[in-house]
Amino acid sequence: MGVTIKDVAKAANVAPSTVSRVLADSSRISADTKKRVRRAMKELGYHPNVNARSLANRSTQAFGIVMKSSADKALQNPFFPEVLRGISSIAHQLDYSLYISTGETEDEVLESVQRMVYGNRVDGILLLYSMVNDRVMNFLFERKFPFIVIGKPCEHMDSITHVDNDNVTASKEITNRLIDLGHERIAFIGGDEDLVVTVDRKRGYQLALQESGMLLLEEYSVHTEFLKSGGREAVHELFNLPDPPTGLVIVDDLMSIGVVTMLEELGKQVPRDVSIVSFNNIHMSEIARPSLTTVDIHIYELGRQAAKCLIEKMQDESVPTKRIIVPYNIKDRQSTQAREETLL
Amino acid sequence: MGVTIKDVAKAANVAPSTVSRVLADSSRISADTKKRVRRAMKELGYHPNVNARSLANRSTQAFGIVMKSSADKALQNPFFPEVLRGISSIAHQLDYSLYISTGETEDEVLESVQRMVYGNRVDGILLLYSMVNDRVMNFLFERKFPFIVIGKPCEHMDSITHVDNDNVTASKEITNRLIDLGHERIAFIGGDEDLVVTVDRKRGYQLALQESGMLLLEEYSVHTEFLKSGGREAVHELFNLPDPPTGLVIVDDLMSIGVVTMLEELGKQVPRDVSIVSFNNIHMSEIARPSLTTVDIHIYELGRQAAKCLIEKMQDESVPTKRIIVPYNIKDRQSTQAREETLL
DNA sequence: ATGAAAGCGCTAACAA
DNA sequence: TTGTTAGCGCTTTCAT
Repeated sequence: MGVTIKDVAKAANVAPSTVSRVLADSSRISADTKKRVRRAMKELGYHPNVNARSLANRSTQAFGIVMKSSADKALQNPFFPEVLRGISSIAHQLDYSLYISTGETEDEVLESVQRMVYGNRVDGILLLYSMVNDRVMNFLFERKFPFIVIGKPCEHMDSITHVDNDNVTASKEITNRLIDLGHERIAFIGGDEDLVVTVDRKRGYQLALQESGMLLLEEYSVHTEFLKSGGREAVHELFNLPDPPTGLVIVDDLMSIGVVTMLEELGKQVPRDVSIVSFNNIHMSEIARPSLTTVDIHIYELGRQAAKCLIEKMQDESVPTKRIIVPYNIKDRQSTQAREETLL
Repeated sequence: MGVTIKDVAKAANVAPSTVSRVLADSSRISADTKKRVRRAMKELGYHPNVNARSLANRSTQAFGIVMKSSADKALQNPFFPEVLRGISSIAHQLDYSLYISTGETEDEVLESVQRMVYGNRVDGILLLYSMVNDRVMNFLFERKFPFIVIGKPCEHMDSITHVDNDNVTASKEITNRLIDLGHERIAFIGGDEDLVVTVDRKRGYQLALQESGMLLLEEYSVHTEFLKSGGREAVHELFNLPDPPTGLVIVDDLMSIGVVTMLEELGKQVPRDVSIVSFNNIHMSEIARPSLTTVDIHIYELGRQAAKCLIEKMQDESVPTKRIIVPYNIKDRQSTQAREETLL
């Protein structure tokens, strides 16, 4: 079907190996021959066959992208497309291709990753999440397959290159926004407790409270995948406490938007009755009402950095383990207001 | 590095071709041999090399997924992850892998697609959008490369298999919701006019108005990629008209949420002052305030159907062109109310 | 600076 | 039912 290297060789009156060298832009081919060969390639409409090349090379120019199993609706979160944009900006520039994991359940995702690895489909893998005891990560780690984590690996942190934000500090800082505004009853709403990002953000929240001499109330920490049915009840419970919170630290903008709605059902307004801060600065958080005070974690940049690290690692296994912390910054918007005002 | 078919052959005391046949589960291998070979594969930890297989086979078990250039923020739209879920549910089940296009600009996306095609990386391609004069589509069409469109191709409709909703009818029906509620000044807010989906939905809107004997006002049709800066102005203009609309048909839930916010800036409430209907039924539309009356187009199903068609086509080029219409249904929620109430 | 030839791991005639 | 052999298209020594 296709034009092969041989056809080009014939047309340019050289050996196939020469054509191959021209392809690689080898320095030991005369400029003249290169020109001739290149012209032949153009004329015949030649395009190298990636599979053949991978086979001879044992290197695909591709890497795999693994997201959490799509069963949980986390995927609905714009985090994913945005990080993908970052990744592909680098991938495209360096002529790498992207493979993407499939699978609804954890098992299926693992299978899918194994196919990538064993089948030699990719030279490296990007993990778009980090959770405790993750089988995909363990698998990759044990096989010593090149991979990078976006987020903080909970094990072998020093031997797994990863790209992350300083979530603890960010969370502390944004919690302090609430404290500075005079809030004294501040609750935390997180998602899946197995996700390291949840753990870190909760930690920052706790640190902030402690440093201000505030108590950590057990019942002020709620974990719920709010997109599922349980979320609504959890929020209702929280606000049925004798001393309901006036400030909320929520791990994700999307969750915040949901919570705002739930609060309204309870007759509470944001920020009048409750102030909310959250994370990610998804586009929506600017558009929502009220617009959300949130931590911009620079998702796009997380993707770019991770892709860079991975490519580096794929090209040279011996590159040392890295830990890249992408800076965050806080967007002050309208979901927060001083507690004093509330009391007036 | 890896265990090859030869190693397995040696271990099982058969010829490599036998192993290959076992891999394909050929019917002309004795159950006994199969068992022996399979055991050897297990013991040695054998996994086939996909590249070698593709090369010998001229068939990768993969297909490419092309989205609009990520430059426009359309990607932030949950449509993408959701359709991807649908696609991968089928892909995984049938052991197909997914390749994903990269590129910020239209040029880059085309390049990326050409790499997929020419490089033999994929056996078929799924186009996740449809726009007029799309170079990617033209390229695929001219090369007679197997591909499926999600949406309605604007050219060669009868020779390109596609999966779509009946957007015209859906739009007509949802516009009628507004008309039935007594609204008489109904405007349309669409996105990129090059997208066929925008065109269809606008058409349905127009039909509904006409059939009710209402006038089509030029100034009642706004096209704006609201995520960009111009959106706000466009909406403001619309409501600064001498006779501002009381009903809005908006092509996308995400846009609706933005518009709700903008209206609020103008001192208008939804649905009290303005009723809104839109499309897609993204998860957010249930959570937003007000929750959105919208057309559920079954994004997940669009993905599944498209993936099925593509695989069918990849396996048998001669399968006839198809046109699959995924049914929609309308979710009545709180962004609409009767015009009469407004007048009280 | 270029060519010849072996081989990457697998499949698919063709034989047996 | 199984083995032999010749590629798939490219890269890469090793010669020249």
